[in-house]
Amino acid sequence: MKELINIQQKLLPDLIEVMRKRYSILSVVRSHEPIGRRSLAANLNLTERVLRSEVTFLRDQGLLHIGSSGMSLTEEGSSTLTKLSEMMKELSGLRVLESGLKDILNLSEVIVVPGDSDSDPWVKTELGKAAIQRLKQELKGDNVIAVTGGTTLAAVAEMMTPGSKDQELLFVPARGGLGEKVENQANTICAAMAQKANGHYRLLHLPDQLSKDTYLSLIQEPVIKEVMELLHSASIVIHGIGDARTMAERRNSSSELIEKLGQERAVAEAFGYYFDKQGKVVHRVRTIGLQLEELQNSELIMAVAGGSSKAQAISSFMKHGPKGVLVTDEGAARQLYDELRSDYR
Amino acid sequence: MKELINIQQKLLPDLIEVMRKRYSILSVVRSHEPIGRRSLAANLNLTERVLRSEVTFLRDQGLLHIGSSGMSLTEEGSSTLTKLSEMMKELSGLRVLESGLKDILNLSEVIVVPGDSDSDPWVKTELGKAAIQRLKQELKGDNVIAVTGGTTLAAVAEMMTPGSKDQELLFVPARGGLGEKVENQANTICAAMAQKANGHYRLLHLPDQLSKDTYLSLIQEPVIKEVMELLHSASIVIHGIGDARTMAERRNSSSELIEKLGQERAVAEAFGYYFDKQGKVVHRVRTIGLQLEELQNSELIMAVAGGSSKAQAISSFMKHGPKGVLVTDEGAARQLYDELRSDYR
DNA sequence: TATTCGTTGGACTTAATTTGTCCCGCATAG
DNA sequence: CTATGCGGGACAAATTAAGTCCAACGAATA
Repeated sequence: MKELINIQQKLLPDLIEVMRKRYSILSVVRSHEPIGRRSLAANLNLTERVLRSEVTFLRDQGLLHIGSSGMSLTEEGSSTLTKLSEMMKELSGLRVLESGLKDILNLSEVIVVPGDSDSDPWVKTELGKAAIQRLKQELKGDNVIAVTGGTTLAAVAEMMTPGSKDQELLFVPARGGLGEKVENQANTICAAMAQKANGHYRLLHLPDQLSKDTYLSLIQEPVIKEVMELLHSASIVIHGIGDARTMAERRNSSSELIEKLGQERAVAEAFGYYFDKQGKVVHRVRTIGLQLEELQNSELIMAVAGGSSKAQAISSFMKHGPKGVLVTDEGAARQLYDELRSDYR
Repeated sequence: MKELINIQQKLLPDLIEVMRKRYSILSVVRSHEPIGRRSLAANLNLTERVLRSEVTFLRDQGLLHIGSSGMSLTEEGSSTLTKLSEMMKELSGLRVLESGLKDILNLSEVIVVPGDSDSDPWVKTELGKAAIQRLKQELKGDNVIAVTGGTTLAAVAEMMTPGSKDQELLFVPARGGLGEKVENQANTICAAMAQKANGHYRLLHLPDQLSKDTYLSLIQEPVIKEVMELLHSASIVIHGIGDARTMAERRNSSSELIEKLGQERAVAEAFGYYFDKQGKVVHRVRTIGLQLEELQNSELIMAVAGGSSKAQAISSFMKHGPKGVLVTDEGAARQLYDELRSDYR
């Protein structure tokens, strides 16, 4: 099939381009329906007018329905999209990337979604969707799920959907306050995810910066203790991976810390830990919650991170990180693959 | 591969069209090389200018070489052509059928949808969709549309969608009661179609079997007369074509009639008329409405019928039927084509 | 119920692309 | 040699796509 497409591309060089565009429209519509023209256009980095033409076209093809409160996929559009997404995976070689990275990074599974969240913001929702989909495979009966913060995890929460009724989901923030903006805090995401999933949640209400003394007395508090115990019993952990500099800045870290991270050449961040290129921990934010070493107890550890700019961070974290599931996007995956393939061979 | 083609057809029919064009250019070049621009254009029914653009494109792609004595395929062009030919067969199979049948049956247009409604019932909805799509091309301003009954027409009605707001659609049943079940009656379908289209409709409420006297007095009735006038002003007629035996039975016809139809070797039915293999009318159900001869007044006469079992009926009706548009499916079309091709040559 | 918000779809302008037309110079065959 | 058919240049005309603005509509909300 790949060959067929290649040949087609000789006669129609922009075939894939157009296919991609229409694919992404359908796919964003699916995850946001009903959605209006303007927000859709913004989401896709298309001008409103060209989106409009495309949308009219797709409507004429009977793939999407366009009503007074926005657009949604038709039955046919939905099934087309499903088939198409497999095809896109196939023909952009994502399977190869997935299994290649799985071997190189020595993970139990790698999932790659098409696109690059750096250039196309909507890819993050795809990332979220894929993560949720994978997560749901794991859910059986009752589960405690630990989540971290970050914009990517926010996208994951966004895409969460209720599961079957006979399962109880309990969401817990993996670590206490790390200085993020409220919408990116583990607490917030935890609550959002629980709400979308029709599940329950516990929060860790903590001040951001702690002295050692308060820290020690705080972890004696029953409210905190209870959450900590839940946390240690979590069967599933979902976390993001950040770029060290970006994270430090986003958290309004002190200039000393930023300088320290620079000196130590920190490139990655996860769970409030900072890592250098070799995956060595160079700094840890002192806060309550799951510690890196405790991760191994979980049944499923899922890292979600995309965008080519995050390739290095992912690579760093995975050097010594837990051997779980990585959900990423094409942009990050290709970058990673290209960088690591040579070392690996 | 068929999958890929189907999806591409849905997602980018315009591009596929272009591909077909380029493919045909290459293939004509191959069989005539070296060939000049003008004769090539004539050969392909393209204007010289558009051919010229295409040719320049193909040269830039390195698929054909263009020398002072004409054009010829490059190595690559030749191999591309070969690889693509299989795909094209798949792709253009229906087009060949369409234009072939158009010529053989001497119609103004033939539309063939993939599948066979005999084996796959859902193909009927495709048939309906195609009919509607074609219909909409014709709609400009106000229209009176006459429709007949039958299961196929029911499927057409099912797929009807509202058009733009500034057009008024008025649906009228083409003929009075023919003895069908209510859901297949022209009246019902007419109303259903109008509803789905946000249009208006008039009905012909008539008893099924009429004596000549009541018939004559009925057509004097103002209510009836009004509808009849509308009917005669109808710019569009959409009708089905049935198998004679099936129709007769479905209408609970008297055993004498069934026997008569058998003796006369009736094979087709449309508008309440029965036709033999040569397309001669062998019986007409006496009821009010559009008569066969009056059809020619309409701007668009669209026959919708599919399923390989209907091939003979279609062929019969089209022998002397109006020269309009035929919407059918692959099953019926292939059957028809195979049967008629030999006679035609 | 009135109002606001976000939605589509129409209308118009402007830009870009495609197509039509004409013609020139060149190679080649007769 | 000339006549024919070739590609390609040039430019106007027509068509199509895109940018922009706004009216009408409907659903949610106060």
